[in-house]
Amino acid sequence: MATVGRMAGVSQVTVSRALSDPSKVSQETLKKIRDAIDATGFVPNAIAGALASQKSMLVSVLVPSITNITYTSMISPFNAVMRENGYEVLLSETGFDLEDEEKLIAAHLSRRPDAMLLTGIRHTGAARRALLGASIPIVEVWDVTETPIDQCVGFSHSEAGRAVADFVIDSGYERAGSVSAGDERALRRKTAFAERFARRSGTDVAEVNFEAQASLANGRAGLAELIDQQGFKNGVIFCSSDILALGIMVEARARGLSVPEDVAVIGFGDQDFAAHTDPAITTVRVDREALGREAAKAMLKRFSGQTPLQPFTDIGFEIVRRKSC
Amino acid sequence: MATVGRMAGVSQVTVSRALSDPSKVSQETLKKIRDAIDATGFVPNAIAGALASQKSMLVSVLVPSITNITYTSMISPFNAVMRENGYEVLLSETGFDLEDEEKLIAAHLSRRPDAMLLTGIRHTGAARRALLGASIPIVEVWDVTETPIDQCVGFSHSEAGRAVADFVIDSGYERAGSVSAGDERALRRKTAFAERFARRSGTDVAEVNFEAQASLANGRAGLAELIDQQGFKNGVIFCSSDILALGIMVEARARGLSVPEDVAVIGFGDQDFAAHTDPAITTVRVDREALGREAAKAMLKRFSGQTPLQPFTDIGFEIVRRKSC
DNA sequence: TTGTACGCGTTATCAT
DNA sequence: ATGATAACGCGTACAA
Repeated sequence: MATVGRMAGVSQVTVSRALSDPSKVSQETLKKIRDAIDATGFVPNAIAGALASQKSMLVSVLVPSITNITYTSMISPFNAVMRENGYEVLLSETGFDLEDEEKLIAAHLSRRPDAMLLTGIRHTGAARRALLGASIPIVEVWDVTETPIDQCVGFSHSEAGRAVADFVIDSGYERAGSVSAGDERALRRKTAFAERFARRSGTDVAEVNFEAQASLANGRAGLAELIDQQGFKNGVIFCSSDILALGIMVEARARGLSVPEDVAVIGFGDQDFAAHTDPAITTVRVDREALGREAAKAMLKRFSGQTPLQPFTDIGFEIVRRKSC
Repeated sequence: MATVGRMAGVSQVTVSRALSDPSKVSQETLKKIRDAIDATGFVPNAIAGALASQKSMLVSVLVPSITNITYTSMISPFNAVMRENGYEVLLSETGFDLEDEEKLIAAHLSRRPDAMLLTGIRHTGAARRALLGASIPIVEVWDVTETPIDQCVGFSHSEAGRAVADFVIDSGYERAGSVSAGDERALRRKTAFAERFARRSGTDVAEVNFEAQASLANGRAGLAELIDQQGFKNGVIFCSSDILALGIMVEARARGLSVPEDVAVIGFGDQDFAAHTDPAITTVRVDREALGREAAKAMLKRFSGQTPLQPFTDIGFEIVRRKSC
């Protein structure tokens, strides 16, 4: 800036002002400064700016996995809104591991983000303390609790599971199975589903759970295990993800079973293919884009000094009836 | 650090040393410092560190889309390798727009990343100049050229297209179509495929191109258009993505057509579902994880002062024959 | 509208 | 093994 200023015949501060608030600088000097910037190829140093202003204009985001559309489809609109407001996003993946999350939180906090977005409401004690100590806005997403660290926006996974149980029972199904994969939240949906279904129908739910992330292959393997090992038939299967549901449909067809007549399926997530498979997949829709935008809004409001009436935002979910169940 | 030092009875500098190179500090003072850090909850300020050392330990990554597995599956291992080496990743999406990429490059450069990863080899002139001016390692991925800005690691999309043409002709197909979606690279594959196929078979390739990103719905619509508008039948369809191929298989089945007998399909990407559909999808595999790791290695080598013999790394591709073609 | 002086929290250099 | 001091490049008073 000093160099640019020298070329333009002004001081360093004036250059700084020209960049941060052009209205505070006269038209002529502004032009001289712009010319000098073009001539030198000057690129402002945001690091120095952050150190001086104590604002990094950086928000950090931690998700379990960046290859999973469930999370990236929230993050993408979140990013967009934040960028419109001048913030950049530092994104890392925790790999579904709370200890790793703790380390990442420390690493991110070192960079003095102006706020932080976390996936889920479970964190280690040390992580929680570090977060509190940072005294910046924290938004936890993809789950809700009445006692977030700061704010949260998401939905109740248990309620979703119960709603699916009610839905399938009201649809007349008397037997049910479940195929789950991935994270702890999928398990919570499954557990709530199984409890409610068993209570209302008097029949236990046959379960298959995978540690690994959801995949079409896991869906196929899940149906195979349900049928071959657990003698499952003539019922509905609740999957923790649409891709598992698709896998079940593929496996069913390969076995000459028809969906939904022989095996009915209900997925989760309403991914973009769910409406276009044959039969189309009945599923639970969560508006992940809206969730990302809401999270960004919550953060921005905090930046402008506002405190929300409630510390949590429940964006809910919706069961979309299609043809697979 | 000054506060921590006071508690431990040493100066600020010693605290800095204890953190950056503990071997330069005696055992006793090290312990005192660590206790003081625990007591105060001190979190080092990486911004100040970056300003002083002129090293941000940050690398920036620009991809067209973070919701697209094609890119995230490269970025994930890239991240992992970089983090093991102490670097954090600043990730943004360009939305397939070169102008937006240019703006993002400027924004990222402001944060003084130690290196930058770009997707693709096409950039605006201004972007190219800014990149050169930053004089940091630049790695362009997902494509190859003999004249990268700095280094590149990827594969030739044209060659891939031609290889697919040769593959299907050698497999005996006499008619071909293509369904493409998404980015410019997909179009290059398609064009090379069509040229080679037409030249060897004497028959033109029926084409459907979507501006939007690949989806199952687009795959279905693509086959519908090929059949209904262009009278396509009894041939093979080259898709720019496995999800399009799956869409074509779904649409074919819905029309009572069997794959590969009535319509054969070859995808691209070898996504994890491709091997598990029924029939399994014949596709072009690119080792995206290896690509990400290679990109990280290339960057790290540059950090340690090494200059590669070649400015480009061609990681190639492989046609995986399964049942859909 | 513009400039001076100082501080942000580290690392690097040179002493001791 | 430890400390004093000077950058690093900007923003924020405050003054002119």
